[in-house]
Amino acid sequence: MTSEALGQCLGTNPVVVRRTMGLLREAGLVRAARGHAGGWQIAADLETVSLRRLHAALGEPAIFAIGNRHETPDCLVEQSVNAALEGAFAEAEALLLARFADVTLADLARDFARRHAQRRAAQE
Amino acid sequence: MTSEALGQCLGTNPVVVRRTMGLLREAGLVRAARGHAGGWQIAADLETVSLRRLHAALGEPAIFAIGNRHETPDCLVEQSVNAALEGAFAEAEALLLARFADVTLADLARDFARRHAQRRAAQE
DNA sequence: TTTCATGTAACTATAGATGTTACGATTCGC
DNA sequence: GCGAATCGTAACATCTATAGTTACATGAAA
Repeated sequence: MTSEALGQCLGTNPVVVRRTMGLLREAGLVRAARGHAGGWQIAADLETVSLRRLHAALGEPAIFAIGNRHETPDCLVEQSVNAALEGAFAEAEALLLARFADVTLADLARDFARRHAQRRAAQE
Repeated sequence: MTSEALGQCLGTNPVVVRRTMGLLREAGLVRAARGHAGGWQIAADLETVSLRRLHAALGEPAIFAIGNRHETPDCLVEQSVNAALEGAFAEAEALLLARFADVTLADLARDFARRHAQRRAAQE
């Protein structure tokens, strides 16, 4: 599939697609072929690639929208708040990443197939 | 304490302080006095006000930086991804909010007092 | 009545994400 | 080989949300 086609599916620009897919390529999850009839191909086993691995491949983007302003503030009040929250954030992050690790691309593919069949049936 | 003074502590503008403190005022957690010798006062029992309550008072700002792009997408792939992630996010959010509920302002005050005493001792 | 506060609307600035343009490098079909 | 198609990437532009600022009305106390 070309970046152009993916961009249309995602409602975005081919270059934006290449930027993100490039990270997946570096992680060995997809292959890109240049030139005529080129484009993107999955290069990994759907059963073994989890969402956790995708998150890692994409550079472990920040999970939380809220959090410490500074890691090691001088302000003692800020230190107390940080200390109180750090454990909670760490626990929640660990839980989320564990759930990500549970879901493989194959799981998504199966769920998609189910939905696809359902939609077809509903259209008849 | 005036918005001016709080702004200096927080490294920000008095108006920004008023904006946020205004939400806490609406929730009954602080009082504001206008005019000469006015400013902000805590209006709640430190032992019973939790970080969870603060989060609620501030309008339950989004916890996660990543998440669904659309709630109910037409795209079946997006639907599958959403379905796979929703549970995980819900669990992590519940855990985090539960931890928030465990921490009271009094807890923070005690931790602050401990740090304050320590710093004083270290300076002698 | 003057001074010092908050309350709030309107505007501006900033940073990060996203989108766009441009062009070089590569591959395939002819 | 030549030309069309495609990725790779740098540079630039645009958008958006947050934060910051200015301005002024309102209220309280000396």
